[in-house]
Amino acid sequence: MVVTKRSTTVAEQILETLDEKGFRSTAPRRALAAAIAEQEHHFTAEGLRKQLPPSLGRATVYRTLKILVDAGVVCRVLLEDGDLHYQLSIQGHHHHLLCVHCGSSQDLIGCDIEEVLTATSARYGFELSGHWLEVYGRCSSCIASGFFAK
Amino acid sequence: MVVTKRSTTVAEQILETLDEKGFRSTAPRRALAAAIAEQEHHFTAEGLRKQLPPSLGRATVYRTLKILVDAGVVCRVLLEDGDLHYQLSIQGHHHHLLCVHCGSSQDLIGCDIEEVLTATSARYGFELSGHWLEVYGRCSSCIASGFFAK
DNA sequence: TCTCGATTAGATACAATGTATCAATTGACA
DNA sequence: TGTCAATTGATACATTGTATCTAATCGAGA
Repeated sequence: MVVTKRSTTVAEQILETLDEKGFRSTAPRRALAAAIAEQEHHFTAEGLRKQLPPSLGRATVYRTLKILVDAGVVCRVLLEDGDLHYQLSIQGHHHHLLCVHCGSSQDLIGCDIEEVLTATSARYGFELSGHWLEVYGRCSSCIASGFFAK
Repeated sequence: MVVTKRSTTVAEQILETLDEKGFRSTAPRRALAAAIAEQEHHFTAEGLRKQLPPSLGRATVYRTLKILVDAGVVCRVLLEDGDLHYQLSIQGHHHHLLCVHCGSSQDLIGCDIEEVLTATSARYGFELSGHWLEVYGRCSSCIASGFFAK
């Protein structure tokens, strides 16, 4: 195991990214960064807001989330029913393995569907520029604890 | 080319499916089925409504769309920006090739990503039960007409 | 084809999620 | 520490959808 010297917390990383993009570090943004860093699962704007002091305005939550999504710090997750939630996303392009039972989400890095898609798209005369993929199922913990889907 | 005897229109097929599911054939539903059959691209509930007489209530449009989605006649499409649109969907599970230029959508049938996903998920101890995939890019017509992305 | 009850429609209110506007405040740099 | 653009919170508004309720309508059977 490689021990890195970096001791920055996730919340600090979020603020650092904002700083790099030219956004100020403000009290509301620090509170939001800390709250987001604490989320275990994907979350909604309103859910996040409920975990923050009511003095933090609704618009600020939505505004900041938008900035964070644009900055790539947070990504959106599409739930099976079409609901869009948010989730911390330190890496770049990746997909999610969403557990339909416990709601947890694992990042699927190094997905090898890109080549398959490129080839398939080409058969349709289609030139691929991007894709959105969400995978639903049961995570290892839920399998272990004996939950069976449907 | 095989010439089938079936002369039912798409609109009739929609109504037939509704009938099979125990829903009545009513004037508003016939109007909606005809309108949906005419859509060239994916559409929104409000967009559809604008193409129908104003006497057809807003709630009816949303209610009927919901029924049609549940019945599998219409599916939802996730646009690259996170917007959810609707689209005619006669087949079962399939994906969409969405052209980011002209907005057209082709169905990707016989997608072979299922095995790749199953294998990849398994590496994470994850048991796959479903997935949602949208593919974005340029369709053949837009390539031919010389539009270059970004 | 008339009747009758369940289904459906339209109107309306409400809910959820997000954006626009604007005056007041705040942070970062000179 | 003062200045001023960036940011905030309040508020109104926009969009998309659902819930409720009464009136209209469908279609099965008399």
